[in-house]
Amino acid sequence: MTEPRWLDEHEKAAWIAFLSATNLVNRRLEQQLKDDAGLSHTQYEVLVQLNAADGGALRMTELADRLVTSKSGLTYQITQLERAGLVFRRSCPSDVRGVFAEITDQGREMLRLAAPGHVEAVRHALIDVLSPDQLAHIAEGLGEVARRLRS
Amino acid sequence: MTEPRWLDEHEKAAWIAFLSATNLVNRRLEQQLKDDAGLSHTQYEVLVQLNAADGGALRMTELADRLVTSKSGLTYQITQLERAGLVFRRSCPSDVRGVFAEITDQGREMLRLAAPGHVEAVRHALIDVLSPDQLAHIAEGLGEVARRLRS
DNA sequence: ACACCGTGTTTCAAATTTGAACAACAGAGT
DNA sequence: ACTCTGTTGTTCAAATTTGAAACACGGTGT
Repeated sequence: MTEPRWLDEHEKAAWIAFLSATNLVNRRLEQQLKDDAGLSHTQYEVLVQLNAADGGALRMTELADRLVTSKSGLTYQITQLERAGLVFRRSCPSDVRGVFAEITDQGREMLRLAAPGHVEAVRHALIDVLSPDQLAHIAEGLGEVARRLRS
Repeated sequence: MTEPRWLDEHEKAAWIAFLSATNLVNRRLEQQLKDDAGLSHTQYEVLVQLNAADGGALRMTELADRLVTSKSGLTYQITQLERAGLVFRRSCPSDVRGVFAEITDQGREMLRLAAPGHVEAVRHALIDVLSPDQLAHIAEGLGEVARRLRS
């Protein structure tokens, strides 16, 4: 068993910063959305994705992939959003197994109301903290990280 | 009500990369630790913190702050780790209310066994994907993000 | 000594998340 | 048509997470 390649000082600093920042940012945004709009971050992202999607609808699996969540977790959240009238299920014409989640007018309205506060929170927690240069580096680096992990 | 400062193209790209990468990395590491060591990421981080701490022990609140988790959540996880024999509780001499979580020899051994695979996974998911330059930018940027959110 | 406010931890119920098992179907190859 | 293999979405039980409330105590000011 060969000695593992431990993280050097710089790598460890980057890893700790990554861990802390991601946890703190997520926690902050979760709280902001819950307080201001009564939505979880996952639910908010569902609405964002559906709102931006063609026809305001996406297949369950496609949506789960985009949100990086489990399929069963999405089933639960869509049920919650359906109860709240922000989303509804519609079966897929071309595939009997398939289910579309589609955003309702009320869902779009909820997004309109929640978005400004959320964007402000994202700015305050992350975007406005970084210089344009730092932001570009992070976009490129983390973009590559995400790309590779989707294989 | 003034128009919110929406994210421009670059900012949005950075935000999406951040969201995707953090979710994917967390999910990957969670899975690796569970498969290889039977630990959740939170549990692993508890062991890391205690192992590095002076005397192998930390107060509950201090530990919760470092892990960026709720105090009740930590109570639960420490109980789990205690059952597994990796950690034990010890009351604080100077403050009757206080509780120390202390790592056991078995806990240190578990860490020794789990660390190599975990480091390898961290490298594969994040560190080795980035150039030293990108890593430095991310460490600095996200370090600042974390620092600000701890206030 | 005493009242008061703040801190440290746990308990509790409710919400969420997960993977495995399941049921129903699609699609390719024969 | 038919068998196989892989997908799709849901259900289920178990594990985890959360905030609010409860509890017990510390520390300060009077």
